[in-house]
Amino acid sequence: MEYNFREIEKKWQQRWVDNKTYKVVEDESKKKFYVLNMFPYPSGAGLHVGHPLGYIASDIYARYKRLQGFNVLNPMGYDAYGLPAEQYAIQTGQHPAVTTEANINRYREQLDKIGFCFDWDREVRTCEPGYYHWTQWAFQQMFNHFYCNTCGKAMPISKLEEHFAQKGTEGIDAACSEELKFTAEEWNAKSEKEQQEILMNYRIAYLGETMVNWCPALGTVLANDEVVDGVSERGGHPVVQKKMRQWCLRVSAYAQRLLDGLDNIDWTESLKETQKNWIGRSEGAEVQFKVKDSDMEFTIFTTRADTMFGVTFMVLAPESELVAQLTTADQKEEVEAYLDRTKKRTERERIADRKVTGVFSGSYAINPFTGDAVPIWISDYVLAGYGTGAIMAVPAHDSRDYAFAKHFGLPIVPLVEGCDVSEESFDAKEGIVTNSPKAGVTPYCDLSLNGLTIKEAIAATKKYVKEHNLGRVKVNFRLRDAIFSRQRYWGEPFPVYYKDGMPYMIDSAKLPLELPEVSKFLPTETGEPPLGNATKWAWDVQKGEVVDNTLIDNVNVFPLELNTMPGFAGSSAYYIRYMDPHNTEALVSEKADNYWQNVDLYVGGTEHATGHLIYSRFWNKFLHDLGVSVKEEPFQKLVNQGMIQGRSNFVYRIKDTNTFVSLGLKDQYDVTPLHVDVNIVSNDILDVEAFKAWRPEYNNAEFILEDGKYICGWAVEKMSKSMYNVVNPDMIVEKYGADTLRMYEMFLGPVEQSKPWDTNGIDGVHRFLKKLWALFYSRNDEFLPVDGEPTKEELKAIHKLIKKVTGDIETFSYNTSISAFMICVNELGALKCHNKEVLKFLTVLLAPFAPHLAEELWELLGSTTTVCDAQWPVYNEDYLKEDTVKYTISFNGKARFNLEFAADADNATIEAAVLSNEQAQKWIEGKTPKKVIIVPKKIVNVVL
RNA sequence: GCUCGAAUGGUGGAAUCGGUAGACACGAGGGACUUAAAAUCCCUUGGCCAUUGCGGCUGUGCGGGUUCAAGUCCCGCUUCGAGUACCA
Repeated sequence: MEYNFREIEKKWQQRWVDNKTYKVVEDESKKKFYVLNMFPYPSGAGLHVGHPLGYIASDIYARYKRLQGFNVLNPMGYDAYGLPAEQYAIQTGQHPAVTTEANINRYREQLDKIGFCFDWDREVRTCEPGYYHWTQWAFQQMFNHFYCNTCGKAMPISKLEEHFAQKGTEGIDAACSEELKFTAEEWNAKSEKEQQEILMNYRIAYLGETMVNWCPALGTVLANDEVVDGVSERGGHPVVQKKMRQWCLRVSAYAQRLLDGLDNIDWTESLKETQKNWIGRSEGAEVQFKVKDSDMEFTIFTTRADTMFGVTFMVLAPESELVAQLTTADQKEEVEAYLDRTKKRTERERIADRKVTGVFSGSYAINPFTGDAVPIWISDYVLAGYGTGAIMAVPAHDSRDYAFAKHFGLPIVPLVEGCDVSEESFDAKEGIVTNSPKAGVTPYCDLSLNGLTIKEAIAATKKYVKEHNLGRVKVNFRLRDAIFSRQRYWGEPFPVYYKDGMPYMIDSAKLPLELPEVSKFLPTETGEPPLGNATKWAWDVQKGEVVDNTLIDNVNVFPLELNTMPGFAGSSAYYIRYMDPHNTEALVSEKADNYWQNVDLYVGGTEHATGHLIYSRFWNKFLHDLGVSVKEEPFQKLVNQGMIQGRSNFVYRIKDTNTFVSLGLKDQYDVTPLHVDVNIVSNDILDVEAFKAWRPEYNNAEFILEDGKYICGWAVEKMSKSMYNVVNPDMIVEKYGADTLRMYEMFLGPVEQSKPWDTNGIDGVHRFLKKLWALFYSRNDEFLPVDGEPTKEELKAIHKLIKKVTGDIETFSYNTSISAFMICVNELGALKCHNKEVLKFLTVLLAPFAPHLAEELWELLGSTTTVCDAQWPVYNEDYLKEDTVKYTISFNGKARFNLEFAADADNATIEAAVLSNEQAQKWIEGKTPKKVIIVPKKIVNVVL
């Protein structure tokens, strides 16, 4: 009987659905294991072969864990909000919900064909009210909490209000946008609106006036990680900086915890490194500078406190509030012209031509260490959003300051012994400090750093700054707060209404606040976001429901927020929702959360390193502070599957003809390479007839062949329609079956590695499954498995496999597991092994990789249960023991010949045998060996 | 620029603690079966030399080093990939 994968796969997929084989419930008697894939955005293009790579890898692990007796949660869902559906809606008028639904159905159909063990009863979709209820809820909680640095966690905002009413800001150490100081009396005297504005400064979800990445083409703001090279990640549209009032999440409050948490999770070092860089902790000092002839002063941040004596000018960011205050009348015109110019430059232009630009403000600052007056400049190389938006420039030891100083002819004072700053700055933090004044020379400062190393000098200066009240030691983070508003339609609506210009949360009992219908998906004529087109989008506080806009009276009925939440809102806590997806009372029940805890294995791409994986960790930490999530870190182990790149094929057309020449001969002609659809190429050999049929203009194409074949060229490129290199998994499943697809994707190479897709080796994997099938059925339909005791060789072959596969799955080395399978099946074939006991072991081992075939074989072996509920075999070392061991005999490290010894032979016996060996004499040549090194079971090296 | 990672046959890739390369698969070549094809099976397959012997030399991007022994460790480069980009 032939291996009929079509029938087998259809049969078992149906049975799994009918029997709800993969449904999972909390079971205290079993240990849990939570496997998770990054849920997909269901795009219109459907799945290509790259998508399932990670799903297959995690599916294998999930099935393996289940066979080991774990209660495995392996859910799947859809990140359903997103720009493409909305842009499609703008173009066609088709409601995004409709396209999204259609795309989801297509995805599901494709996924079902591959045979995953997902518990579809737990499916979530971020765009469903039952789901975004809890996204909105979490947002409200963030609004109602502030981050208390003293207790190191989020606390209810009401605690802060109480504190303000009693003691003002005294004793408060909280994460905030701006440091405030007031007394209890001052607080109590403020109006409600004023108090609300102050509280906004502390809330974790807050409305803030910030510089944002505004993308005019998309009509919305974008988060930092959504901007790549100064253009939008989606669509590649230009992005400009703009100040806007936006919802923000105070992610920065969690910066230290986000950094510390990395030590306790099992992620790759490179991913941790990426997050560390993104969080960007830097230790330094804030130092106050007085302005000459003024009582103003301002603060700068520096990590190089040791360079205080090399400050020759100061620089402000163009957006800094200090610019207006410090610009003198004389310079006003010039400064304004400069500000105007920089404002017009997009992010992209700034990156493209990094020219040194700047303007003198007219003011001078007094160096608190020397009393010297140094000019204050304005330049866009200083960023408003980092530190204080102002720096002290030390051109000798900072390359950016150096470039600026050279360009504007400002002085450069070196401070490190022996450094040469005539051509470039000396940025290294190594060396001995010089050039600082001798103690007591200036009336300002009795600090001398001469002779100290830079590290010592930094410490000494910081100490001095602190003791003399010139500033303070400060830790800065690069991580910014996340901008949480989007001017889009297709996203979660904010559960927020506005009263007297201040936002208020709608009653949480009334959630979810459902996304309203709109007449069109574009911004309104007045430039409001698309929700401005909704006619029923007002909140009646009395009734607790959405009412018509016409009823707005700002007494009981108020306008609702017109922004929606960004893409990462819905994906930040979905892993928690899977634990208890149908709960209408809470995000997750305490019981479910306590049982499932957090994700044990998370599989997904690296592209989310600085987006989703930061936001999720932040979100989870916040929920942890609230007592909702028991674990501080959401994803214990993370595996990054590599990207599957496209492997494009080329044909070579001789210029100005319709003749195509094969790869090997193309150099003899003047040719143009053209992309050809990879689906009509097999092992780089072009299907000539299919090519002719592919395009009308090729109908009468002619070919110059080599060895009767047309060989195509190839290149690795991104998998995309325009390169004609998209391979659809359905086609592979149709031709070879899901089990072959699964095994082949894993056989291609390590899961973490990016690799081009090519089907060149798929026949080998398919052949393996056929050989395996041949252990069960002969060619003339005889059923081969027999009862009885396995032989020693059979046991050895299968136990070798058990050992190898068990070890490999744990380390995700699926490709070598599959090699081991091939070896084992070859061995069993050679042994003519049809022993049922051996075949049962083989079937269970196969179950994670090729579940359909394994089920079929399991049934053939007479089992009535599903193979999913079998037990993972344990290998027995006794069967693997060898009687004799082959040693490689080397002389001075060069391998010469092999000798066999009894497995338990001792070193002295081996040494004596080697030295008296006839062949060995030839290499020893009468010399006396200095020593003999014996590596157990491997090598004997004789050193002469 | 900085940070991290990688480089092994014609191809994808193996090689756990340093243990004497190239597992497994593809492709290629040869052969068996067959009227023929498909399917299946067997042999060869890093390079060079020798092949009626055994075999020898060389070989993991390049140049050094440590070691009895280096794809693996150390130093210095080259190339490619990923992340990040004026973060003071």
